[in-house]
Amino acid sequence: MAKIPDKHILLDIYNRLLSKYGAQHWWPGDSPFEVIIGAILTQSAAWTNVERAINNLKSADALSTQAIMTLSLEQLAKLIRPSGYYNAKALKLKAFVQWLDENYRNDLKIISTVETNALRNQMLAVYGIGNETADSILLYALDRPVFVIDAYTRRIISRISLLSEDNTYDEYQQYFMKHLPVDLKLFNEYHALLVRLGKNACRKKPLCGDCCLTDICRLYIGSG
DNA sequence: GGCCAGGACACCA
DNA sequence: TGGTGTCATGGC
Repeated sequence: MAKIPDKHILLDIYNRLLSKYGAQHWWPGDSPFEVIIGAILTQSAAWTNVERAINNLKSADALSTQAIMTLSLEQLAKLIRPSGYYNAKALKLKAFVQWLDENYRNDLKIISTVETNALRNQMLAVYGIGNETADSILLYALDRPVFVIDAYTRRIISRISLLSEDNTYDEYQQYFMKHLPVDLKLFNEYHALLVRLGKNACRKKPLCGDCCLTDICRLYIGSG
C-alpha cells in the first residue's frame, strides 16, 4: 500500500471525527478569563469536577483577577476543592493573575498586541503553566492558532503509528502544525475532537475492535 | 477498592 | 536528560 501523505491522513482523521461527533463548541466558558481559569483547573482532572470548582468561584463572586488576588490561599483552595490538587492549583491561579496584573494590568486586550511565541514563553515562566496549559490558553482564550497536545492526542496518534509515545510535546505540536493549514478554527475543533475520541475510545491493547479508534487504526495501519 | 481524568513541578542520578 | 514521586477530588 502506497504511503499516504501525513497531511492527508490528519485532515482525513479530522473530517471523520467531525462527521462522527459533530462540532464540539470548545472551550466551554463565558469569557476568556474563565477559559484561562478552566485551563489551569483541568490539569489532570475531570472536567465535571472543574465545572464544580468554577461554579463555586462564580457563586462566591470570585471569578476575576482582583478577587483571586484578594482571597487568601486557603479561601481560594476551598472554593476550587472539587477540581483536585486544590492547594497546588490555588498557588497556580495566584501566580497567573499576579503575572497578568504585573505585566498587563489585568487587561487581556493589551495581551492581544504581543506576538504569540513571546507570549507563550512568558506564560511558560509562570508557575503552574506548562506546554499544554499555555497552548490551551493561547488557542481557546486568546484566539492564537497553536495546536494543543494532550494525553489523548499522544495516545491516539501513537496508536495510529504516526508518532511514538516517546516523542516530545514540541515534536507532536510541530507534526500537526507542519501538516495542517494554520487555522484557528481547525486547531480549535481538532483538539476538541481528539479529546472526544479519546474519551470514547477504549484503551485496550489490542483495541476492543468496536470503537472509532479501532476504525481509524484499521484504515491507516491495517489493524486494531 | 482501584483506576482514571482535557498536567506540572521538584528531586535525584 | 530521563525517571519517579507528589499533588487530590469525584465518577465509574
